[in-house]
This record gives sequence, structure tokens and C-alpha cells, in this order.
Amino acid sequence: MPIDTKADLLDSAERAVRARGFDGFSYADLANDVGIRKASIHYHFPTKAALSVALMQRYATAIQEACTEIEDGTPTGSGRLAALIALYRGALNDGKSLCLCVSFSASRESLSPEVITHIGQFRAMIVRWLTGVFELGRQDGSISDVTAPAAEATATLSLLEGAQLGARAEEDIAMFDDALELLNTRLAK
Amino acid sequence: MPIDTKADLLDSAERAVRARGFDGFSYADLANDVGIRKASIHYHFPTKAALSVALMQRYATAIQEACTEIEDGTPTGSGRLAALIALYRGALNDGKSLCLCVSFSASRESLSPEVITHIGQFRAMIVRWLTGVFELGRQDGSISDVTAPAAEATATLSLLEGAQLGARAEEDIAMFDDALELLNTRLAK
DNA sequence: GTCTATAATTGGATAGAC
DNA sequence: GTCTATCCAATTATAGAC
Repeated sequence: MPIDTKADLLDSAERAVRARGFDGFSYADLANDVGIRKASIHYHFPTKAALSVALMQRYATAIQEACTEIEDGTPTGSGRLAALIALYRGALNDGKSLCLCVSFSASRESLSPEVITHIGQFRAMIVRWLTGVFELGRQDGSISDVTAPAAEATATLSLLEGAQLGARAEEDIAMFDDALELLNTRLAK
Repeated sequence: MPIDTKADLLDSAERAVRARGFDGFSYADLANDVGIRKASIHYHFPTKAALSVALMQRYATAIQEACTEIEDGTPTGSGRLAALIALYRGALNDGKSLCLCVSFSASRESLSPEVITHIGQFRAMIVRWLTGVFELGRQDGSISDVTAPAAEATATLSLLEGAQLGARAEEDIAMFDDALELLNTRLAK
């Protein structure tokens, strides 16, 4: 059972970014959490910028795979949208965390250009995926009142991210559920 | 013409928080911006926590007054909602800033309990105000398809804040407009 | 009210031993 | 791969002169 320090560091860093922001944690925090000295972290990630790039890449891949899994396991538009909502809801950790993309977006000024590019690509990927979901929901009739799938997709991503922020602000997941209530009423059960 | 250093510091700090987050600026930055030495700032705001409380109080008052002005100058529900959307849009500064509440919400872990309380009160105030706007919009028929004003209000605040975050992430105000497009189609011109 | 000077701590990062 | 030791810059904050 080989110990994967690099993965441990990424796990610890992701938790830290999502709970405290990119400027809110240090190599000392990671060292404490993972159980090595902070100088040793530089062996795996020479700079904090390099660490952030690795974080964002791993995250984009994971969410992309999650979306594919949703498509494989859920045939209806409403079911797929509900699954994505659940994904964003789960990232909240009872209002103590944000998803990585939201946290990074708020820390924009401290990030390297490479990460900023990745954020843009990630957001575009989610909007594309959501557009497909709304198109399907219109076809199969499982999402009501869909007239403009692309506009629905952009609005839905903003709603999800804003609802996360609100729940984080008040450290109360009920805020997220309240914000999603209206969209939920449009989904076939 | 008396120089109000305290107000200058608050202005500079608000710009800094909104552009770079609460952890993203220092007293050195403010000193540079305002033109005094950083030690002098402690005369006006003993700690960064005290500064953040003053910022949040001033902001809440200003937005509350802006909402009252909207009510005074705009009779319809749709007009009032459009005016609030314009307020949030204006805070973006072409995608280079967030509003103070969104920026503070993302920096939650670095804030004093007092500021966190203020954020909760501020968000509740906005939701109350928006609920009234949607009730009016239902009565005067200027906002279409309003069935649950309170749910609309929570969803709208999340949409506004999420759209700000998206526009900031991509430093493109078009992202904000895209996210608000669907809500806009429900408003009477 | 603002200054200089400085304390005390922490930040990311490097060198070189093991 | 991980360690100790260290560097240098930046951070919030204080003391005391003007």
C-alpha cells in the first residue's frame, strides 16, 4: 500500500482552497495536515502557482467524468439537472465549503494566468453540458417552460454558484435549497 | 475643504476588497493609495477587523438608501427589479470588481464574527426588498409568471451574485448579461 | 493626525545533508 | 523524498517623537 503524498497534498490543498480561499492557506497548513515539513512540499509542487494548476486540472477532469456518469445513469433532462444540482449541493459540506471553481473565481487576482484560462474552459464546459440537458428536457418534456436552452444554461450555472456563495455566507445549506426551489418546481419527478 | 482621510481609507479599502478580496490587500496598499504611512492608518482603524466592520456598515447603509431611492423613483415592479439588476451590474466595473457582499462572502473565514453577522442581516434585507418587488410585479402585472415572491427573491439574489462571480471569473461583463437574459424577458418594458 | 522606527510573526522559496 | 536550516520579503501592529 504505497503512500501517495502528492495526492494527499492535492486533497489537503483542495479542502483548504474551498474552505478558506486561495489566499487563506499556506504551505505550513498543508504540511501540518499531511504530516511532512513544509519544505518537502516544494519537491512535489515547486510553487503555489504550480499547485493551483494541478488542483484545477484534477478538478476539471473529475467534474467532467461526473457529468458523463450522470448521462450514463440518468436518461431524462430533469434527472440529469437534478443530479448536477445535487453535485453542487454536496460540495457545500453543510455550508463550510465552496466548489473549487467558485472559490478560485473569487480569488482571481491571486491566480496565475494558466489557472484563469482553465477556469474559463471549465465554465464553458459546464454551460455546454447544461445546454444539452435543457435541450433534452425540452424534447422529453421533463423540464417545463424551456424556450432558450443556452440562456437557461448560463442562468443555471450562475444560480448554482450564487446559491453556493449564499449558503457559504450564512453557513447554512437551507439557503442553497431556498435558492433552487423555483428551478426544482420545473422538474418532472 | 477639509480632507477626510477616514473616508479616503474606506474608499480605497472598498475598492481593494472588491477587486482582490479581504486577504488580497494590506495596510501598505492603502497607505500607498491614500498617500499616508501605513502606521497612520491604525489611528483611524486600529485593526483590519475594525476596518472591515466599518466597510460593511457603510455599504449596507448605502445599498439600503439606493433601494429606497429606487422605490421613490420607480413605480412598477419590473422597473424596480431592473434598477437593482443595474446596480449589481454597475458594481462589476467591467468584470474587474465584485460587490462588497459577494467578495466578503467568499472571504468568510478571514472575517470577524461581527462582519459575518452584518452580512447575514444585509442579505436578509435584500431578500425582503426583492420579495416586495416581486409581490408588486405580480399585482401590477409587470413581471410575468410570479407565483412565489419569496422564492423568486432568494433565487434572484443568488442569480445576481452568481452572475457577478461569473463575470469576474472571465473578466467579461457579457457573462453577467447572459446570465440575466432569461429574467429580463419576464420584465415589462 | 501623521511620522519614523521597530517588534513579532508569517509568507513562499532555496541549499544542502541524509 | 524528506529533512534541518536559512533567506528575504511582507504582514499586522505598537511605541513614542513631532
